Amino acid sequence: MGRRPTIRDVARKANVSPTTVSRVLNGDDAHHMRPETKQRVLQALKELGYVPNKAARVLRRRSTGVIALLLPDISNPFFARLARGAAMVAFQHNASTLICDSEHSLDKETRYLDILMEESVDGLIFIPVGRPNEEKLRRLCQFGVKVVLADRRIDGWPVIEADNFGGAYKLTEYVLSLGYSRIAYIAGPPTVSTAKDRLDGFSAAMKACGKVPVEIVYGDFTFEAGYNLAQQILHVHSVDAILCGNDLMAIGSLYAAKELGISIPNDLGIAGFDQIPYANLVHPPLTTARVPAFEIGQEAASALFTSSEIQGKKLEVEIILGGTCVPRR
Amino acid sequence: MGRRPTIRDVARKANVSPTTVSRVLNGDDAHHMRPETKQRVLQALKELGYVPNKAARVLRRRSTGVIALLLPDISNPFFARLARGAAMVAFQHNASTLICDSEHSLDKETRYLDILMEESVDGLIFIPVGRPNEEKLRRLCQFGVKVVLADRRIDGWPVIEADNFGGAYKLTEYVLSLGYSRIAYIAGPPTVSTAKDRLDGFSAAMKACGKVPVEIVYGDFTFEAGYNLAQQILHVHSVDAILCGNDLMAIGSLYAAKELGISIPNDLGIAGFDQIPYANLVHPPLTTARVPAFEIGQEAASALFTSSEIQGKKLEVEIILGGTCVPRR
DNA sequence: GTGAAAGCGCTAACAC
DNA sequence: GTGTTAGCGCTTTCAC
Repeated sequence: MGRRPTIRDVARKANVSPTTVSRVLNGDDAHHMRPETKQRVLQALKELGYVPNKAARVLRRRSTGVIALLLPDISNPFFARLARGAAMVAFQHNASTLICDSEHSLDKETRYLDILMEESVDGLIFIPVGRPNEEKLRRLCQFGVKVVLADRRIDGWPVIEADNFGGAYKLTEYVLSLGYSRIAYIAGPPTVSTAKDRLDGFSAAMKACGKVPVEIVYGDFTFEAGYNLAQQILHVHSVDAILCGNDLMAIGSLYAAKELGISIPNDLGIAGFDQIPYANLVHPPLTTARVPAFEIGQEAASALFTSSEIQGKKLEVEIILGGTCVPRR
Repeated sequence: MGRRPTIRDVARKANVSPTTVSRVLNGDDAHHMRPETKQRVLQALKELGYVPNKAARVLRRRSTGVIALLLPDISNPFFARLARGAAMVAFQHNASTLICDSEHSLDKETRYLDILMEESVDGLIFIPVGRPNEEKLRRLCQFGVKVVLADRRIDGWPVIEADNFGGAYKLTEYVLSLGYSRIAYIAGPPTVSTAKDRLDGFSAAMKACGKVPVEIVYGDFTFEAGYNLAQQILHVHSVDAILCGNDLMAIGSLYAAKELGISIPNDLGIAGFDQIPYANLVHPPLTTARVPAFEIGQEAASALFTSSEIQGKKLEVEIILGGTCVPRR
């Protein structure tokens, strides 16, 4: 079992100093060196089958060329799209993307923050599960890891997010303009900024039209929550529309309504939020709002690679006119 | 932006030497040190919020605690199960598993071999796409990376695989025992040992019974290949059974036969290989052979963590009696 | 029981 | 244009 050739072995073979080899390796053209020297080095490199040692390089350079993306669930298509946007931009900057799936667990998330510190990642795009361990996050920052939140806001941290308030406001206005008026809202978890902003946008639009919601309930963004909560609402109240904090809950509501023999969109309007791929596979296609996941990922990664202070950003949300809300009568 | 605390900072704070801190960090109990000293170090560690620097540690220890699994397609459930088996064993040995997806591309595979060299992984479980770059593989070995192949054999390398020959032999025997006799075989790519072994097992069993295959054709392990090749066979020959190199092609054959109005299993017997999850969702459930993917992954990883020379292994294949082959008349 | 010192392989400041 | 030197943060002899 041989020893792996180092930069010094190459240097010896090519009759140059390790520095020169390093310069060839890194395309350090500032010192334009004699072409012949370069040739000798390249030759030695090839003959020895030299491969750089990452650990040594990282230790010395104090930069890994790796950014991390810490998120709650990579199997969620929304986060997966966000990840692809981030990875694309990272790649353009010759960086790798390390995807860490906290699996909706605050505990795993916190452990990952430590691991990322050990790994000395250069930057972090963070989609927190709930209220994160801000101390660890602050330490990361303090030691030179650039941090930007994505999709979900935490006070005091820069975030790239969608304009959830504005989107929900517009969507609510649209639904009201169709003639629906006795409206219930199924919101997401109040601890998640995304859910809160959408609810606030809804409430503001209702108020602006002089309407009062029939009821506001809270679910956990799952299909089941939407299904159960819609059932309850439909049993107790007489509503003509249910707006939901996301598509999964909207689809749950759709199924609940259908089971009760309620005709969509004539007897009941339904709207979601997110435009997940499944949204236009249900019947009728869901009225919803497109949240630009890919673009959020891109913007977040770009932020990590700018030298200036990171500042947050709100990306526009586009209303998608589906079939679950139509002009009344 | 502060400097990240090092082991020396901790040492200073605790009034000990870096060595002592390192010993605490690594639970180096051989030097049973004064409990009070240990306490002081632990205290300093906590107060400074020390986190070890991976790059420095790796450089010094010359071991990363990472094993790689280089495979053609992680979205293939067979490889995914194999990966979980490998990761489980790695975890038990305090190692991480780096999954590299060559996406059936020899080029990507070769580039990964370089990357794994740079990363200085401790071991490699390798499922080659076709005929791999053996030179790079040999270099990896030469520089201390343990290498074991899994599922697919390459001459001269240790491999953990299923007994594909034996499995195919038994399966063929079984089909013959049911009374089928005019049999065609749709084999996998001849370059892949798995496909070759299954074909050889089939041929040997046929010969032992004094039968000659009606036809042998080659596909690429996809549903479409099975579908198209079965169509051709059924148009040209009068066969009473089609055996396939894997389940996907068997399911393709099943669809082709159904389309031609052929009744399965009465007019035509069909058998696959692999027992993919989909195999008993088709109707009738597929007669096939279970290949122990998870166990292959476990065995391969275990091999990397034994100090002795790695030796190959053949794991038994179990015949699954489905409904696509039944006793004739 | 604890510490001093060397060195893993690389790059960057500086010298010539 | 090229080389010398120092040092990144850690572990591991070896000495006491």
